[in-house]
Amino acid sequence: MPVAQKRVSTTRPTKSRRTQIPLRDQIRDTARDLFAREGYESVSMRRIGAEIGCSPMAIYRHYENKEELLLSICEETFGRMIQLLDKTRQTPGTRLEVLRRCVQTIVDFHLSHPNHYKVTFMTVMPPGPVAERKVAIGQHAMDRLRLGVRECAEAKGIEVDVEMAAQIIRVAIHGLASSLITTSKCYPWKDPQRMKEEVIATVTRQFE
Amino acid sequence: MPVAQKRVSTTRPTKSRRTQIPLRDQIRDTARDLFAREGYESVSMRRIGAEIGCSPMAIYRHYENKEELLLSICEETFGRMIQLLDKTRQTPGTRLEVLRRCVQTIVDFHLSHPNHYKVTFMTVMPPGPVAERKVAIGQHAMDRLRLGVRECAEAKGIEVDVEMAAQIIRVAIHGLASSLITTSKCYPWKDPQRMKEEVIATVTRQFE
DNA sequence: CATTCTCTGTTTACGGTGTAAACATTTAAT
DNA sequence: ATTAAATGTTTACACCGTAAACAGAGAATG
Repeated sequence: MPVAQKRVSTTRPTKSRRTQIPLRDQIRDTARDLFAREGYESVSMRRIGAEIGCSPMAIYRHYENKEELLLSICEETFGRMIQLLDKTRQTPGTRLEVLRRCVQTIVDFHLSHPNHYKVTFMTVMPPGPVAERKVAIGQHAMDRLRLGVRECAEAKGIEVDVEMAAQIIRVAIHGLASSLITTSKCYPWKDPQRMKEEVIATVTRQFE
Repeated sequence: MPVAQKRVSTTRPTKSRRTQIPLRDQIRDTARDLFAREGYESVSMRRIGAEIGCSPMAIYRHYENKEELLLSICEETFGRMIQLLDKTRQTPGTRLEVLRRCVQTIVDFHLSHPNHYKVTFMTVMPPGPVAERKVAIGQHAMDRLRLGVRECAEAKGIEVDVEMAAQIIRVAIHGLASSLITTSKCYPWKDPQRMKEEVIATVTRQFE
């Protein structure tokens, strides 16, 4: 991957691009919106280029190929999630309160960034090494969840299958997010906030 | 959709195709396996044709296009699920026992047909009318779940948000299935059977 | 200053894709 | 025997991801 991250030169931050934000970021943001709205495979590199106002091949100066562009979107999403988790884990309260707050934080992040969610978690990558790299990155977020679960179990002094409990929580988060995001337009949720609380309470009840 | 379901003629069941199963079914089965193994978008119509031993355009005599072929795979999966649900709902026992048995049945179906599951539930369709038709068909399966939930609530004489409870169960089923199917190769689940029971018990506990 | 080098963009070209259109053949109906 | 329908094939086209070659704009070096 010897490409695109050599911005170590001197002082030439902007140049006369149509905006001053770096083209690399503009590509990622535009691609995320298009992928979320029309689907990864339906969006061509030519279309992304046209949307931005550059030639299709310009994108390849910043991302090795279309799949790496998708991976980079996922990486950014996971990075933000991990950042939120690490911040939330430092808030005061019992271990159970913190764990629940973490879950709530992630669900809220997904709901307020549906495009990030759709592209990162509802787009299937073609099987291969790139898809495996995405899984590996996702494990870093799961590590935070496992840690929270382990702490809760220790605080209560009980033995639990940490991996299983963490998986159940992950599954609940995804179920909640995908349900609320994909059906928000066609099904009028009576009370999403209550549904959130209900699910979070359910999957963490064993630590009460 | 005026194509491919006019098999109302007289007695010509086989002809001299390489097998006697109808080409339409052979296409669907082959496509499902390829889609599951390599991803919907990565599999070309040419490849499906080559695998079967017919020309790519022969497929279009049975399915309007690639998307309709995918939809037909989903339809078959949903049809089987609904059939299983209707059969299970007629088994004896309390309403709660029956509901739990239904969930168990569906999870087991998914685990024993991972290719059906991957293609039907882990493949994102490009947004559009065909994708909406799939959602509509899925609702017929959800109807069975909603009915089971309503019966449990009535049997216990409590008020519940039927839609919410059904969604939670659906979400649990998908979380369970996708976790067990996608990680079955890289993560050695200590006890999938226990995890299943645990999750099913958790999401139906309110009806005890 | 001139020269060279590195970035970052463009244009062109190639093999693969979904599928419309036209044609061919095999089977059923008259 | 003749017609009509069903079911296949071949050809053709527009679009796709992207490799390769080229172009210019600063920065680095003399």
